[in-house]
Formats: sequence, C-alpha cells, structure tokens
Amino acid sequence: MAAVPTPVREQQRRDSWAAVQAAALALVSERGFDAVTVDDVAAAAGVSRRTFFNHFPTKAAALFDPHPDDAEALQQLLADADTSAGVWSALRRVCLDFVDAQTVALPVRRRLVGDPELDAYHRTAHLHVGQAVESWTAAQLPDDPFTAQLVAETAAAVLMTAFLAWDPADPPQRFAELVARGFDLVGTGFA
Amino acid sequence: MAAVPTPVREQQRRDSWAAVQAAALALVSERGFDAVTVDDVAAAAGVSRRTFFNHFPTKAAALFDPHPDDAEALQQLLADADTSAGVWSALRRVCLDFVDAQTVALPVRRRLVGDPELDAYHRTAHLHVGQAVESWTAAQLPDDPFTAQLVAETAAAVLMTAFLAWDPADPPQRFAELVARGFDLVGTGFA
DNA sequence: CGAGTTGGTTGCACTCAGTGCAACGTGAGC
DNA sequence: GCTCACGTTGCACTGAGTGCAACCAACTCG
Repeated sequence: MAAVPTPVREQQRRDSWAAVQAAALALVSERGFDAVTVDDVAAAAGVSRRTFFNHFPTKAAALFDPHPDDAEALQQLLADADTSAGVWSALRRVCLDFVDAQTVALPVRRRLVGDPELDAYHRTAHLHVGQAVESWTAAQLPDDPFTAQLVAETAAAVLMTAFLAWDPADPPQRFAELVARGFDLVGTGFA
Repeated sequence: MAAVPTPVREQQRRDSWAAVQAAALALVSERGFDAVTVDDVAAAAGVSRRTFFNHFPTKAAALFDPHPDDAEALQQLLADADTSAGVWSALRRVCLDFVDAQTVALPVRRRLVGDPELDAYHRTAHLHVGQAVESWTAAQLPDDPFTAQLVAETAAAVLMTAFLAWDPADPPQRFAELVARGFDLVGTGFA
C-alpha cells in the first residue's frame, strides 16, 4: 500500500520505458515510421506489445515523449527563471538552457523529421513543452491570458522553426543559436 | 480522356466531399470525436465507407480539411497581397480577410476543440493554412529562409491562439479582433 | 518469517482506422 | 454506338489502440 512507488519498481518501470523509446528511435530512424510496427518495437525492446501501450499511448509518443528527467528539468528551469528582464527574455533563457541539456535525443529526432509525412506526428508530439510553457506564462501574466497564451504559442513556433531549420549534421549548439536568433527576431518584432 | 475533370463529374465529386464533411461536423459536434466512426459518417453522408477515404485521408481530415473554395480564396488573397508596408503587415491583412470569408465552418470547428483530446487533431489539421502561408513567405523573403519560416510559423501561432481564445458564442468578427490583436502584439515585439 | 497487497507485465480478444485491389456504372470524347 | 476516364463500391487485409483477467515479483504489515 505504498503511496510512493518503491525504488525497485520505479527502476523496472523506467528501464522498460527507456528500452522501448530507444528501440523505437533506432528502428524508425533506420526503416522509417510506417515500416515499423508496434510489435517490432516491443520485440526489439524485449517487452510485450501490451507493455508498449502501458508506457506510451501512441506509436508517435514512443518517439517524442520526453524522458522524465528532461521534463522535470524543464519544470525546474521554468520555476527558477529570472523574470526581471521580462517574460520573453526569461523564456529565451529557459529554452536555451533546455536545449543545451538535451544532447542525446535531439539529433536522432531531428533526423526523423526530414520525411514530410512525419511532420504531423512530431508537431503534435511536441505538445509537452508547449503545455509546460503555457501554464508557466499563464502564471506569469495572470491578468492577460490572451497574451500569455500568445507568448507560449509563439515560443513554441520559435522552437519548431529552429528545429526544422537545424541541420542535424551540425552540432546541437548550432540549434541553440537558431533558437536564440528566433527569440531575438520575435522579441524585436516583425513590424 | 478529358485532361480536366468534366463539369458533371466535378460536381458529383464536390457534392460527395461536402456531404461527408457536413455529416462529419454534425455527428462529431453532437457525440464527440471518439464516439463517431467513419462508418457512421459515411452512412450519414449517404456514401460508402470506401468513398469516405477516397476524399479524406483521415477521420480528422474530414473535419478540418478546407473547402476547396476557401483554399483557393486563401491562395488568391496571398497572391494579391500588398506587401508595400512589409511582409508582416501584409500577412495580417490576408489573415483578417481570410477569417472574414470563413463564416460557416469556423464556429462549428471551434466548438469541437473545447474537448482537450481533440487539440492534437485540430493542430495537425490546420497545416493547410500554415503550408500555404509558408510557401508565400518563402517567396517573399528568398534570401532569408529562416525568417521566412519563422514568420509563417508565428502567424500560425497567432491564428491558433486567437482561435483558442475565441468564445464561439461570440460572432466571428470577435475572432477577427483577436487575430488583429495577436498580429499587433507580435509585430510590436515581446522584448 | 508468513500472509496479503500492490503494481508492472502479459496474453487474448475486440473495435476501428486506413489501404490495395478488382469490379461496376455512368458521363465524355471519337 | 464504342471506348475510355473516373467516381463509386465491396472485400479482404494490416496494424493501432483498448478492456479485461491473470500472473508474478516486490513491498508491507503483523
């Protein structure tokens, strides 16, 4: 009746999660999204098909759901953000720090997106970041929910644009540069 | 061997298309997305299941694919856009004119999105507008593809934010106001 | 240490989305 | 009228996603 999951259980769980995601990324980057079935991924991860769906609601989710550590890191960055220079500036800093922390999965994921049909998948799959940012901006601008949401959506647009413009052959820091450039452009304004 | 579809054929085709979309919007707004099957929609439209998929690649597409006339109208607006005051200003004008032309489907679609799980669907389903805008900005800023894509993604973010912030009980012009406000905010810059 | 519970895993069966293929029927060109 | 193009349809198939019941190892409590 433990309220908090016990270390060993938790470890099992995370291991399965990581095994499935690793298998999914490997197989899909090798064969393409449609040529890989959930059964393939489950088998490659040494796990049953049913267990796959215990961890991920969707095949696309297995590719794009954030590692719990990363999600936690983002929450932490947002919580610790210095908003003295304004919300947008703070968000810029958070996003840059966040992409810096993402060394492994990012290039692999980027390589998947070259295929045009996967665009729909990866767009929906990035909702995690957007939602985290959105609740943060809503808390920062409690008296102007419209602007709060607009800021969050725009930040997501910046990340998306940088992500798509980034050549995965380049190092991740190049991606960070694009993110910075995007934030600066939007910060200055298009008018 | 007519290279161009013949009037009667074309009419048949458009009728089926419209019947399916109308049935899909009606049924889903009534029962919710998951409680409606493709067979339900096809039957309600007086069409076979297979014909449904001849017109729409996806159940979500039946709800969000733009009417050919609307898609054409957007292309026309973009082609005729006055860019003398800058790309962003022109895009603002185009989007406002575009939402003005969309009287029927918009409120119905907006009502569907209240349900949180449909968000993923309608986000991917709005790619049409984004892609049209994207190719236009790419042509407008041939020497800066990054900014071009950023402008397009940001415009899509503005539309998305306004769409979500819009209370469908309010008239469509209220939606247009939100779009204008979003464009102005981003135009001014967040910094 | 033993009994009971919790929670991750698994197999099974089911619904439904989406696709390929072959056939049918009607409008259009010759 | 003959023929071809093309929208429509039925059929069969793969694969995603879900509900349910069972299993088993880890944890808890007495």
